[in-house]
Amino acid sequence: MAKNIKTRAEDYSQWYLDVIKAGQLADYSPVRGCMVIRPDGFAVWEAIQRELDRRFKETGHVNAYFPLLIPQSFLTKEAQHVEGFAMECAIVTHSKLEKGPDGKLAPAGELEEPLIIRPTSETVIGHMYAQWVQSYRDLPVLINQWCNVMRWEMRTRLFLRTAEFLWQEGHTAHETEQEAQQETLAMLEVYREFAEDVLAIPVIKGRKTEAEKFPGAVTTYAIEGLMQDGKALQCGTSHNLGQNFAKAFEIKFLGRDQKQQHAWTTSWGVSTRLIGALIMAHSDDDGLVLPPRVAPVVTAIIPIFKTDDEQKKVSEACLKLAAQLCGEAEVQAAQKRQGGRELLNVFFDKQTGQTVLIDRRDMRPGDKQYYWEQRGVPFRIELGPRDVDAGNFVLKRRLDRGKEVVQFGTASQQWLRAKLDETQKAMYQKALDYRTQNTRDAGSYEEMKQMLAQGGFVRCFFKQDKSTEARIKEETKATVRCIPLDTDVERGKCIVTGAPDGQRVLFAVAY
RNA sequence: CGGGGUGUAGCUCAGCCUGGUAGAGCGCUUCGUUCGGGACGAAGAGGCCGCAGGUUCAAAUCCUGUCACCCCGACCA
Repeated sequence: MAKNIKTRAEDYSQWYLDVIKAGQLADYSPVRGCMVIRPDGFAVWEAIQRELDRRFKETGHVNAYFPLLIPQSFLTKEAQHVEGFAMECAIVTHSKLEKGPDGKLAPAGELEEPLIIRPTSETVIGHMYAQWVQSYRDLPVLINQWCNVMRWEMRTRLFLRTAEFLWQEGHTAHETEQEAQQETLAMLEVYREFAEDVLAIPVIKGRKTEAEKFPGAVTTYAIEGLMQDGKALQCGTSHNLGQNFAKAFEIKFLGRDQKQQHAWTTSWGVSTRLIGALIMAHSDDDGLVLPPRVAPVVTAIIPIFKTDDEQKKVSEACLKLAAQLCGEAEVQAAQKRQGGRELLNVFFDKQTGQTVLIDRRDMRPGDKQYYWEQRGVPFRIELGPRDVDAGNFVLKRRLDRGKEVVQFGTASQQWLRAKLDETQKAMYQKALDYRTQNTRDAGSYEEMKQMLAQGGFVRCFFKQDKSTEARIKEETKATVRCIPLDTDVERGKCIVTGAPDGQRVLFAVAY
């Protein structure tokens, strides 16, 4: 057992922090609520960006960049929007520091209008779209941006909720309501497919209740995942903003009917919170477990030797193995690039930048095992003198901690790719099984309370109502996570109020 | 912003009650023995004891103020 990581059973939130620390994903910053994303954590974010960005482009979107600072007046233009974000805005009020009479630096040069550090960019983007859109011929506008945003949170947790976070926000404007609605659902589907295929996290697509929707949206959709402690986590959102922002920012165009009309807009986003989801969905008491598609290192090769002769023999075998997995040319390029460095990163996939790594550091093999295990590397290969003599190597799987002896000749790029795909599927299946086992149907409020205490999703009929939802949250800490899209038409008796037209919803305690 | 707590080495903490000028474990550096799942020995480096005042011959220790962080609540991707 890992000695630097608390077990999930002992203390789940400490486990989560320990996994992040052991995997060197992130660190606390000098500013409360902010975090430093370390190279190993950022590599995961880059994988997320890479996969999502490709999907955005494939669905016709382009990237752009809008500024960090937003005039305070913009925020107040959409009534719901201000109300939702006012409490967590960071505000820039001064433009410089000056030495005061006491010799200390103090803010000076007060701004005429305070600037808000973007908590999200609907307002600036709405302002710009108003200028860019004149005619139905200018629509649709399909723009995404990768950036940071700031929400001054009271309580923060690495990745899950930080004051500053990285995300992606797509903002589109359309000619018709139907088109905007289609876009909203299409992007939700992109998120679902991405979460399940790339992150191996099964998610439920659903609609948010009035109480839970985005400030300023007509309808908010989300994908909801279930974490290993039985709590739900919203993993991505897609909003149909109707004409709310178009009206607030005057996004108007001359339609095919020769009449001025307001555009229909959407916005959708996922954030670095996904890294938190990844950790809580898959990792175990030994540390991080990364799905192969986002693992920066797919396999770590650990040479084992005692004598100089053995080292020579084993080192050669390691290089040969790397060549079989990645190609001779890549091994040579890596050696040229990294020279005598102790960690030799050989590109396994140049498109994604994922590598096979030879760990030549002067450490005991056991230490190396733990090192790569805690970083979530899908496979480790042990290669020692006995293996070289026997013509094989030992493959260790991160997911189930199993190991197998593999004939040296078997190893190839296709072989490893197949192994990685197999792991990717197994991780998804494992998470799906967990969710299936932790999704229960409640026929009464009493039953729901008992089920919620066990964790997981509770499915039931519920008649939407803000005050009832607040009461349930008070009593059970749970909220309506979503109204799943695939059962959106079903109606039944509300298990709390008895109203006949309850919708089928999913309750859970959430992050 | 309300309730509770803590600030001493990179990390976890002891020392404070009963003032006498700094400790342990882990980590780090060097050397040697080790090396198929977290080794051992030896030698080292590292701290104006959160900050500012005060009491005192003398303050990590007592007093006052202040700042920061952590935990629990209301808000949230």
